Amino acid sequence: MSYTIKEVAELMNVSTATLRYYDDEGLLPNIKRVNGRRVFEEEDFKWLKLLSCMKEINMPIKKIREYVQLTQQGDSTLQARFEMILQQKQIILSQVEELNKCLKVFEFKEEYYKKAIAAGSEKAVEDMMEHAPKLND
Amino acid sequence: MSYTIKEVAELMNVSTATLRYYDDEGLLPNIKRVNGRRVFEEEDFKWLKLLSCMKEINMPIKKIREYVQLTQQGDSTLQARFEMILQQKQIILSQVEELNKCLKVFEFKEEYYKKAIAAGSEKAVEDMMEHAPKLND
DNA sequence: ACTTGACTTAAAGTTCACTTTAACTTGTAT
DNA sequence: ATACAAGTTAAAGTGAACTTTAAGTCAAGT
Repeated sequence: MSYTIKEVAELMNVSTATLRYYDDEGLLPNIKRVNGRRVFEEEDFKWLKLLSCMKEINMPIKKIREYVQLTQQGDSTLQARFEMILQQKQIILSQVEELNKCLKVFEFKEEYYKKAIAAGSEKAVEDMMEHAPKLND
Repeated sequence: MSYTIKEVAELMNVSTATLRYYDDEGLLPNIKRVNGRRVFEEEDFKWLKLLSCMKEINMPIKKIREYVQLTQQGDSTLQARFEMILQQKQIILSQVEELNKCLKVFEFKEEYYKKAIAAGSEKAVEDMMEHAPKLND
């Protein structure tokens, strides 16, 4: 099966302009053309899905392109790609850790506001703030 | 104890320009001034820490300012603030979920490259790709 | 033949979150 | 007294990641 840019845009929840932009930026290697129009195939979805995952973790376009270019250079870049993957894995792990810290802060605030709303005033629960989770550890 | 903008910048790992920018944008309510210079106190660190947490989860400045403004309007905005907190909590939870999906993808890639490097070629492990984690569920 | 809708490119525009610059003031040290 | 380090503002500049615009191509339907 093959897909138009519009179909891919709908499937991947991005605009057609964004897909062209990604292609122009070299994030989508070897997109087929028929009469100048892009034609996407199953193989391209593998890239699109990896791409959306890389975007999810805020990997900059420049770095994604680096990775894509390495894949285009064959087995000689296997080690370099492996190291990029390891590095990104560490980044994800520390992102999750940071998010969990923030989650605790928001959960604390949630409880704080529950009590303040029940009491009708913030003053009434201000002493609770002393037990706030530390943000700097 | 009170702190200069430079000291705060060092403690919070941001530039002094960024702190002034945050202040100008209304993200730091009621910063004291002495001879026109900003003077930070313990109370301000509470805001700075909440702010760095809000930045961590990519909360836009506009939304952070909304929250800060609500806090300045007293108890009548308790419910509104509570709802903002709940909403942000959900955003964090879905971010963690997305990150964990991405982590799986990168862990799969890690194994893939380990095998490819051991085999000396990608071709040798290409069939493994068939068992790649689905990105769209 | 002609309109329509989806595609194309190159280039300019937008938004966000800062960052830098320039001109100026102030407090401390020599 | 003077230099200098650190603060101030307003405004312009930056970089990333798109988005929009303008001008054009192309295949299908009436």
